[in-house]
Amino acid sequence: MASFEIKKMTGHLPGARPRPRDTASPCNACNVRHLTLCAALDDQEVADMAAIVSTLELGPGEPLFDEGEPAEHVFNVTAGAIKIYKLLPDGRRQMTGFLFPGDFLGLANDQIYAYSAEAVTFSTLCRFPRKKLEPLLDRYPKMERRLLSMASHELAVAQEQMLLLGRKTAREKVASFLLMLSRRAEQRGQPGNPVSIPMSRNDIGDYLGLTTETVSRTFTQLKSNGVITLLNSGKVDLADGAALQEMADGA
Amino acid sequence: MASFEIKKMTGHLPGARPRPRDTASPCNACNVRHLTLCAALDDQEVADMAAIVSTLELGPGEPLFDEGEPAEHVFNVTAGAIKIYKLLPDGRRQMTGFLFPGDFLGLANDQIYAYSAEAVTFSTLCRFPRKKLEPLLDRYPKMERRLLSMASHELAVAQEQMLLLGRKTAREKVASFLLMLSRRAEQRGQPGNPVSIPMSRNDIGDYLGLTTETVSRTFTQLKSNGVITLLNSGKVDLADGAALQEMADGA
DNA sequence: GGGCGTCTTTGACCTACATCAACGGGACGG
DNA sequence: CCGTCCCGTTGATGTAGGTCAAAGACGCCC
Repeated sequence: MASFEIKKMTGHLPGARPRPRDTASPCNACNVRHLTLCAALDDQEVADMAAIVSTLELGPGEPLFDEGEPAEHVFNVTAGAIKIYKLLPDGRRQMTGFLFPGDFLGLANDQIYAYSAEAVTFSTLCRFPRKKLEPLLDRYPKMERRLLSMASHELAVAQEQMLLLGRKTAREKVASFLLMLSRRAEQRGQPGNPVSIPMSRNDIGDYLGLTTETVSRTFTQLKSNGVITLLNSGKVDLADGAALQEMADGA
Repeated sequence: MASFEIKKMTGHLPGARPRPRDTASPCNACNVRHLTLCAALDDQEVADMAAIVSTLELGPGEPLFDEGEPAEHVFNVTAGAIKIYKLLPDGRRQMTGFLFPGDFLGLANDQIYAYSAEAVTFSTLCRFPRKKLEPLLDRYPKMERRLLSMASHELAVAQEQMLLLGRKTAREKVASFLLMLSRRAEQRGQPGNPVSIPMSRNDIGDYLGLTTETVSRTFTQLKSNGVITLLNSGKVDLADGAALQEMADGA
């Protein structure tokens, strides 16, 4: 069975730094708004959101919140990459998701975060106090509808991940992972190939239900099959996307 | 790797049988309303729901819908047990959930069911045409709020299941499964101990990411440790709940 | 530029669970 | 009452991926 020592973080900063809300509305400059909770809001609604938002920066490895904390805020990622995960008492860890600009986190139906969240790379987020957001949801059903749509999308993604975790082989898992990163990069307007892999092998393993070593071996296996090429600075070229897709689907 | 042949169903009936909506409102007699989407609706709202609902019966093994079908309806389980699952092309199967009275299914943000659903035991459901339900959600934000709350609860459950699938041992998985069934039985007012296990070992395996044989062996192991007792007609006595809980938590 | 800490890769070995196979028992139909 | 069909259980064996160990590789700081 796996043992997952939680290592000391590199670049761990003392705490999250809220930035003063100096500009009239940071939301007007938000370049991922079309992906977020704030998609399709009119000027008045954006202004209401701007009035309760604050922005946040996190360095690599810096925690955003921990499982079990009172869930006082919800967040939108605006830059960087965030990992969310659950732990077992002995330290085994399961990543339940990687979040990128436009993604939303902090939904918690019982006022307690159900998972921990931590920055992978330098990241920025906007933060909404739950207490102040809820009245806005009441006022603007459009936003609540949007939230429901995002939640049900998350649910579909989670079910796909269960299929991966329960029934796919290491090769199929890694292929699925690479394609997922590629697609999501494209969704936010970045190149899908070569794809940038900001997280460590260990993080990937904890996302796929594998060990660091198996992830590494699988990468080298895909590389020697000519399906991918490992580039510098954590980029991977998906040389044979069709083959990857077949692998990922378990065909 | 696992291979999961999909066996011919026993008791497979030709198709779902909609029952005529003869009574003025089946909802008034609904004994699981407090658990469902329809919780906390007033008389007018319940009447509106009753106007668009039809009820449905399914025999064991009978399908409700398949992954990929247009998602024209949403459902509430009112009796029995439903399994939902996803398949890989070669037949490997991952159950993504078991649904009991009060549970909701059919949310699909892109108009296509993301999973298949099939009865485990004889079951009854109420069915709402999505097209007719959506206007009601607009009219009654309370219902939409309820739906969001149910979805975010589902999401938390899904994340817990990812932890199980990715990081727990067979023993831990089976212990978690037994406790889950027990808790859910209690939630709908049934005895949590002994707990009734309506689904086959094979179904359990596909839920936990294990094979039939491993599930069976793990049951007998727990039995010989005195932690559980297998009773007749698919009931299991949780003799040492505390030990089970420790196992499930991975302590 | 050199030392250090971290991450990745690779190798040798091990084990939890899968696979393959056989048997037993309850439900059901004739 | 007896076959047949599932389903569950148990046993023997195989293997994918985990564990343990060590050697590069890549910053990063002084």
